[in-house]
Amino acid sequence: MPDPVDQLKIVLKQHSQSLTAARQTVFSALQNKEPQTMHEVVFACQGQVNRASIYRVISLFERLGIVQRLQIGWKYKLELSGAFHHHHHHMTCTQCSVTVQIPEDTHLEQHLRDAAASQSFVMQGHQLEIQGLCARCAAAPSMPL
Amino acid sequence: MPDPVDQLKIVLKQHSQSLTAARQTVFSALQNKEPQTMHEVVFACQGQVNRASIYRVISLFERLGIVQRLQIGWKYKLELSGAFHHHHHHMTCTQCSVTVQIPEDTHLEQHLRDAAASQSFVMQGHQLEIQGLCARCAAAPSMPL
DNA sequence: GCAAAAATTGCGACAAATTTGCAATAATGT
DNA sequence: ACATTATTGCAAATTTGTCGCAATTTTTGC
Repeated sequence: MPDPVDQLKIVLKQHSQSLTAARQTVFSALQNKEPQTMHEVVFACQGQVNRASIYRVISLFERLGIVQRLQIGWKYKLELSGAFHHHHHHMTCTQCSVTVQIPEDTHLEQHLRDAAASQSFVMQGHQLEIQGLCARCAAAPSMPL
Repeated sequence: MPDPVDQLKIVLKQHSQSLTAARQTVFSALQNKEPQTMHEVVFACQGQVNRASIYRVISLFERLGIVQRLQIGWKYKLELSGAFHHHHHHMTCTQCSVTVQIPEDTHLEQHLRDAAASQSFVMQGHQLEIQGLCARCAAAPSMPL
């Protein structure tokens, strides 16, 4: 059972990048958590990593496929990508912003991979969000705001 | 053949909202166009609607399911959602950022609607982005950064 | 190990994007 | 048309994201 930090180190090494303290801190902040806003990540790294550096680290991680940026509701959020964290899809209520996970679906995955291949793309990852109304809001008579 | 603006009016009325000049202008700016950045929408409404109001209108439209926010590559873009504009999905190359459309797929649509229903959600829209490598970049020897 | 070279980080200043308070306008119901 | 309520414009405040550069840390070649 591989230590995630070792995995991170390997991926970085593959791209001639080193595992620095800042990178490890940001990585830890993202580990085993629900997707977080940039603000939350900054907060989690408070006092340990400077804001500008966090942006730089996240940007690097994105280019290396270590983190993914997800549009969830109104703001984007960040999460570790497939190799580090089993990612799932989300459904967001357009009214109250409540978010639930969509059950995993291997058919869908294969389906998307085929669609990508039909355009000569090699799929690395994907992002799916369903927008709609949760049961509560669908039942509510009108819109409060 | 319904006038899209009439449709807009109906949706607004359903939520006890009125069709104001600002809302119609923003709606028109989004009609029959590729997804646009907020900046592009602001530009299109220049002199007609104040920037702060555009944000407020877009926010309302999102809550009403009239527009959707799409993450395309690094930035988000806005487009009218399903009822107003037949939307398609995108695939973005993580290396060179080239974007292509994914062929429409009715199966997928129904599939997602079912998934939403399984969590007692009423689907209003969805967003799918596939990240990967285009043929050109997949063939390229290494990553510059 | 150690010193030089290269890459990364912190910091403060910027620039861009988004939100908010409030007075002025426009829309709605009677 | 009038009073009431919602929407808009404007300017200021906040929040987000970037940049240049000096200080540190990491890597490389002895």
